[in-house]
Amino acid sequence: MDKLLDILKKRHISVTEGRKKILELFLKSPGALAHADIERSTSANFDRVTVYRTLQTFVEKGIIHNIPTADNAILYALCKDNCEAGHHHDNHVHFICDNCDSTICLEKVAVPEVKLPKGFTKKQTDVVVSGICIECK
Amino acid sequence: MDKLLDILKKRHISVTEGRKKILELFLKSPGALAHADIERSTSANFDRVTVYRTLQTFVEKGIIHNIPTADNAILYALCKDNCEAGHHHDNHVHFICDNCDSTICLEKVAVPEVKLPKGFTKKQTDVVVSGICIECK
DNA sequence: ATAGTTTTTGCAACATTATTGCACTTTTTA
DNA sequence: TAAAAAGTGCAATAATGTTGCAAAAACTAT
Repeated sequence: MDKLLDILKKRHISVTEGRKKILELFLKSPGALAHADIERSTSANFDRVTVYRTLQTFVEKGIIHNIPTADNAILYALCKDNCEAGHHHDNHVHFICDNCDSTICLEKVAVPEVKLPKGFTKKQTDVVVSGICIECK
Repeated sequence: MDKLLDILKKRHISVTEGRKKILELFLKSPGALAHADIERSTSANFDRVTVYRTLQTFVEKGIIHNIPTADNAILYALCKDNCEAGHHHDNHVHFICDNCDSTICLEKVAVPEVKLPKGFTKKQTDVVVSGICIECK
């Protein structure tokens, strides 16, 4: 029934007001969120520290993942179902719009296979494409 | 003759001690550098502000480019010859070692082609792979 | 080479962002 | 429902990034 509870309980973490509100923000948001976005949000006005710790917990538990950005803002986005605690399989390309600055998860665009030189072990591949998004087109 | 002077003069920016030292650091370093790396470096102990401004100038003039990373460190790496002011063509994959934290430009590994959905315009593609590097193997 | 102009640097102050310890509150467990 | 465990807010502190301005260095043209 309640998607929020479901997500939190599945990870065996306590269900609190803060976590529900922040998680709700992610569920409602079409793209990625920065720490600052969450802090500014009227519906979730907690202590800065709580926001930091909540985001950290969510990342650890595989609920959200952070996205590399060219301009170095810290962005978080919901993980899809195949993420587990401490082991993210975020398998799509991220897009950053040079115009509106929003970051978009291109769920349909798979991360291409990258062949590393001998001696390197691959654990995760992040692909960030920048340009003009469909909204700003 | 002097590679440092050459790089700076080509961009029509003043040749100063600070710029020479920082540029030298990049030339000597096998991978990418974080702001903190430069500040810590004994050979280049300038004011923090100078380091910030120098890096900013270098990026603007196409001498270095910054690398997006999932863990959100700000990394800079030398541009290859085909970069121009305000227009970077950095065409290789970057590797970050989870163990020693160093960033390596995999010059030999080309960035794969990414097909975007309709409506999106691509300008740049950044690929960052993390794992264990050849040194820590 | 040198005087004048332009650019860069360092300092100080300030703003933003992130981290830690501890007491208190809420949630979970049994 | 009480005890235990986990989470939260506050305060203090650290780390990181920015701005204005005066002094210093680099460039330009004689």
